[in-house]
Amino acid sequence: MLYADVILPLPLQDTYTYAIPQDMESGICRGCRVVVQFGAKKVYTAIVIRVHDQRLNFDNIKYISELLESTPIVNENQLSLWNWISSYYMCPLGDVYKAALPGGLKPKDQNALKEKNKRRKLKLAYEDWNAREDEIRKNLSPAQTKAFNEINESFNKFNTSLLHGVTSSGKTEIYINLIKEYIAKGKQVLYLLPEIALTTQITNRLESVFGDSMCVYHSKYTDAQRVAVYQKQLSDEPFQLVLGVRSSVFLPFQNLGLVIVDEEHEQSYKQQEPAPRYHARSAALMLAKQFDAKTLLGTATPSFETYHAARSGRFGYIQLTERFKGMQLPEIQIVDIKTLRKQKRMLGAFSPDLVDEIRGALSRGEQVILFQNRRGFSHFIECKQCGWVPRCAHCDVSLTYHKKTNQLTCHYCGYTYRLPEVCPSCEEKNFINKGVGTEKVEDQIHELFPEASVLRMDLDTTRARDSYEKIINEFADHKADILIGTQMVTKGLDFDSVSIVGILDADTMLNQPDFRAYERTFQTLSQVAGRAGRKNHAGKVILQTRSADSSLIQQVTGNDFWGMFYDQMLQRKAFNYPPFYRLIYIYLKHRDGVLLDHLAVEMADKLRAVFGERVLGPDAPPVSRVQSLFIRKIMIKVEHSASPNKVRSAILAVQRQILEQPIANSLNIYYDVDPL
DNA sequence: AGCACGCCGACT
DNA sequence: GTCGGCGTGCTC
Repeated sequence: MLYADVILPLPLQDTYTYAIPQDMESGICRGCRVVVQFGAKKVYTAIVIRVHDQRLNFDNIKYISELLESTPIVNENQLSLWNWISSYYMCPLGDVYKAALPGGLKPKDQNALKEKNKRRKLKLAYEDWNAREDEIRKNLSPAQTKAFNEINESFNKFNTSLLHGVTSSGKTEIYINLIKEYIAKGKQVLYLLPEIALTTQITNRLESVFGDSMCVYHSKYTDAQRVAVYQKQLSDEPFQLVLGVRSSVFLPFQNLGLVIVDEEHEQSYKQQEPAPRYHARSAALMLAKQFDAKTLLGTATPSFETYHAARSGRFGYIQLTERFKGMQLPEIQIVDIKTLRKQKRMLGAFSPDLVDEIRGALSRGEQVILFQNRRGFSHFIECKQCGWVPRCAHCDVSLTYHKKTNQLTCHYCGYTYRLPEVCPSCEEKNFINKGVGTEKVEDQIHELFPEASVLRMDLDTTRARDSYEKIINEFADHKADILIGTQMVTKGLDFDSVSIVGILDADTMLNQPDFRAYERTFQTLSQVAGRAGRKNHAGKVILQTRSADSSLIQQVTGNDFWGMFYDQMLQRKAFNYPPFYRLIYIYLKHRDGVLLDHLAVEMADKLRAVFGERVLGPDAPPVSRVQSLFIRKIMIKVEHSASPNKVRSAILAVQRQILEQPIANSLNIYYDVDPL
């Protein structure tokens, strides 16, 4: 009798063993999918990871119900990446499986497979892109050509290189040339982009060059489309170029030669919720290593991890300081709103200078982008009488007021509440708005410039499927004069006639209680500023802040990445933060807050017995209760030199001691390794 | 993650 | 007396 150990798409620690019916024995193999019954009535598609003849000392072994294919759908490289993610990021293999396969391959529903050859319409054929080759090489500027050559040279010495190029330096053109080179060598290329930057702008550009030798892998695509891509990559003629988001590191590759991680500093490469909480940049490096492929990390504002690796000689480093085709870096004007507020010269969120610049741009028929890193109308409301602030009943967080719907929304769980008529605490009915959101900015713009047409882009206006693209296209076609938005407006978009960018309030970012606040603020401000400027015209950025004299604001103005990096690295070193130390967050959840406190303290104490002063906490995180579960967080800082395997098993040993106590039975423990 | 099993409150 | 709440433990 043969048995199969399988991974189920559930957060279970172990694999489960099923008996293989006689007629499946010849077809079954590691990496293939089977249908199994689990528990009384549940049926799942599972992945076989071992076939053997060792009977368990367990009576009720079930038979596999169905064999879905007899050649592996997950290859050895993929399985070893799954294992690496499961162990490095300390999460069950079942969670990795869930993230790795497109939905259509997970349920036992087989209809998805029938759609496998539904091909997307494609723009150009092979002949066309060959004809275009010369034209494209000609289009590289001397600076781009130099960078291109330096990348190739660096790959002789390094497996991974950083392309550090200012905004609008034309990194994409360099990537295109590099991709052509690898495809010509018969190698596959994976081009990763953060979710939000994967727009039709970039897709069309690449499709016009690579035609039907490329595909796009994106969460907005239907399951059937993603299954089709997955199947095609398994076939004899896979796509040579995959343009995709984070999860495309899980696709099957056959002869990967190059991985490009564009906008490598982007936070959205790290999956937050649910598990696996993996970083696609790290996963990409592991993937490349399996194929002996090269990785190029590209950005205008490198993450500290990457920049540190490049400077210390672990990664190659290529710099590109010239903007493309006569584009000049924008002039950044700092406006001190602290003084202006004292003098009562602010018009809502707008300084007189910003109002003047907007008026000027509008009169010249140019466009304006306004950046406010907070959505909704006001951050929170407060009772003027007693100071009562409405909070979410499920999550310990203040509610944001949305004017359009006249509702209070929890930005954590999405729960909405009606605005109370009177303050439940003192029965007054005088609420005041605190903090400015994009919605309020929009209101104020309508008052200041009633004739201007305005688009707003934030989580609230882009919830519908194609709304993000729609807003971008409308703005690109100059159907609106002003674009107001959060982070979203900063991501790799190029608009030709934007001459003014207004940053309404740099301080909220700067004052975030987070050791990465300065790094992030620099990144965001530089990226926003990079949206300003048109061909042959330098754009202008109005940066409103209350901390006009802070060193970071000066560094943003002077585009002084190195200065910012140096300052911050002193801090990071002094307080044992990344990139000098690795962070691991341990989260504990329980519905009983008192018991949770007790268990969290106990776990931290046991960890301290092993890791000493490297353990901090437990603390109640800023949002210490979500959906009626209390949360505690323990932080561990470990030296980079410490073996991740040893660290992990020491932590798991402590976890086992905690969980084997009967009182801890409904305690939930999970990890965030290398948190952002 | 489900789902069944099991032990305490307000209903016909 | 019973229906049903969700806390607890198990699934090869």
